[in-house]
Amino acid sequence: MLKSNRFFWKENMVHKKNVSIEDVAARADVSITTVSRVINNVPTVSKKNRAKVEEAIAFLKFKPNVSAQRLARGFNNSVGLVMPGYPGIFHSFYAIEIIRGIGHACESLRMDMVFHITNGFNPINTNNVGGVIFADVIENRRQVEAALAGGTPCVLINNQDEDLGASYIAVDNWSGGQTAAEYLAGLGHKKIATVTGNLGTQAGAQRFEGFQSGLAAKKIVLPKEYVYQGDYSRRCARLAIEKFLKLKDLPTAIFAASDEMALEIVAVLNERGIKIPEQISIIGFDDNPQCLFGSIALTTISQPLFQMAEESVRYLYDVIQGKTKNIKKRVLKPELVIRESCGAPPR
Amino acid sequence: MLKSNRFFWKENMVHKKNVSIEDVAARADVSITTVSRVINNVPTVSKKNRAKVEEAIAFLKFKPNVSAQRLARGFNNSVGLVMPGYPGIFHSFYAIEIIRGIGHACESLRMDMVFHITNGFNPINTNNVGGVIFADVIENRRQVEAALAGGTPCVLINNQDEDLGASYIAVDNWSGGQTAAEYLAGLGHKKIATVTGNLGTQAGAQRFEGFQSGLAAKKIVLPKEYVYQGDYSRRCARLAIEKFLKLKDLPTAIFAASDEMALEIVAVLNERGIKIPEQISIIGFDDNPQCLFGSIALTTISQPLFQMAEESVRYLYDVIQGKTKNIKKRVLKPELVIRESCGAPPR
DNA sequence: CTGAAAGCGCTAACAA
DNA sequence: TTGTTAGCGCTTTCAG
Repeated sequence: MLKSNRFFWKENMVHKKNVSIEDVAARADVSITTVSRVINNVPTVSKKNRAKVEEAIAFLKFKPNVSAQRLARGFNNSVGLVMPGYPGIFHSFYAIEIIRGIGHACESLRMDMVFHITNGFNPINTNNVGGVIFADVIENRRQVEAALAGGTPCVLINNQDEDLGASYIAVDNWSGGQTAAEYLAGLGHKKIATVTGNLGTQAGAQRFEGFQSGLAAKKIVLPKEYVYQGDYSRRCARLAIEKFLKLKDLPTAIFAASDEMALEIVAVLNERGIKIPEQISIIGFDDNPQCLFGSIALTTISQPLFQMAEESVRYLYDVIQGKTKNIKKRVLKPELVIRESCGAPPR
Repeated sequence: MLKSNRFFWKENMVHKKNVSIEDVAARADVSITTVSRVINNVPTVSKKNRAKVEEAIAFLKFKPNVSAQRLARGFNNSVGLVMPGYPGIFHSFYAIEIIRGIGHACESLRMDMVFHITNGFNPINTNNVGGVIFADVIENRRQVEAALAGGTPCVLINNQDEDLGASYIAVDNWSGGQTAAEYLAGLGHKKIATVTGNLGTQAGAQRFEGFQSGLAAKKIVLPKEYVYQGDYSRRCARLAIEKFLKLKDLPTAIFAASDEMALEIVAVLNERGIKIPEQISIIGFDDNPQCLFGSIALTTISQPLFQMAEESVRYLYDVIQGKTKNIKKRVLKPELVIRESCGAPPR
């Protein structure tokens, strides 16, 4: 598309005829320093001058040039969010909650969020942000390394990576999977199937491992045909349940690694007239609000994505301010949310 | 949260010890101008010097300071995306496709996307972007006015506003609603119900109006109880269909103003064992890929959200470059996509 | 409490 | 083909 990175357009370039701090100073009849002071809420400005400046700002509709501020200040109060760009990611509760959480935190901290959708190959320019948040690290470790090498603080969400030297905020996915298994086992189930998340993601793999471990602890075997390797999509969930339903020995409970998949399974079961939880119990993962509004309220494992995202921003804010230099490693516990979709096994 | 806008942190501030263009120049033993030239792909640099500079850049892991570039260039090659922040918006196909489209275009044009989630009240600083895209304008006309007043080009998606003086790229929602009505009528339906989108959005209102008009043209009456005022959410759709199902005179077809709502209706009908399209026909709006993977492939009205978003970015790119000063007004036609969920009415 | 002046890192005349 | 130099708009010493 783009032949070259060069900007040729000089001649007819549109310089926004922005009013500058100088215009404000002129109108208020003070120095630009004073204007700068009121912009930045420095207390040592006389009431009178402050009023004059404020009038001028309002009159001229002056807005400070952010690039100039960043250059002069020597730091950049914006955070980058990099999201893997594979199909479907944005239709996941995961991605959305992270976007929302970051957006919310940025708004309250007056930071900007610059949003990168990445295929993992193109290097991203981290020199226009004060820090970057990786929604997940899949095929893009190099991007993290590059950012870190450039001195840009990074936080990884839901990826406890000890090698990169980046901060992370994760949920204990392993424990979540284990909890699901133990809950189902505690209800009396012996025949428990699972549709996993994308096992290429750390979260997906850990949920599955925790689940296996939970079953093992209860001496429950997990036959191969009870495992469907999914990718968090509704489509996979449909294929999975269709496969399970063809088995001679039907599972009595299913653990889906995301609520969206669980919801799709519920839908298929509804279509077939199979009763939940009387005939089959379902447990999901995420605590997607959608769980509450379907034909049955879904039992699930709650993970505080929104808060994780917010916390990432706050951490970066502190680092950018120099309030901390620590690398943050935080692992939150997921919680079992019991609703209506699980019960004792039939008979 | 934040007591003041002032940055106090000077003492312990973290200046990224970024290597600058000067360091590169020193190592390559050329002037900073030459370095700037290779950064910007200016052809007039000798092979030899170019190589030296490239080596230095690689060695020092130099990345240009974007704020400095923007300040010096006098323009800012980034676009703002402002999204209404009401609950649920991000779980809509609409929002997601727009985000994806803008992200995609930004990547190929090497622009940044700065993402604003807005409640409509806080003014947004448009002085750190070259242009801004409003995903929709609901309660935030003032933000558009402010941006425009500051000389920032704006494009509104799916909101044909002639007063603001902003550019827009919209789909002809009216015609989409009309098409749905005519298609259903053409199939022989006389009892057609609808669950509308949020009528506070222009798109929602226009779809509904077009739908009414389409019915009227076919001399079909639309009784009040056949209209459920929704908001694009699955939840509303469920309430709507439950209400319709209680009517003594059941509709034989339903137009849902979004596929997500249509899909939820399908789910409820499945739960109740009602056959689609034999007993009830359903048509949606959006052409959400999810339409293809449910229990039945959904007939729908396709709107090219992704392309609209991309085109918005390209337009802004041209404006920022000074290639155009025109205000762009583009209205695209939606398309009927016939799949399996509509048929002739029973009997 | 105020202002003059020195940059921040880069681009782009203009000269050479 | 190259380098010198003057800004871009703002923040922040440092003197008053």
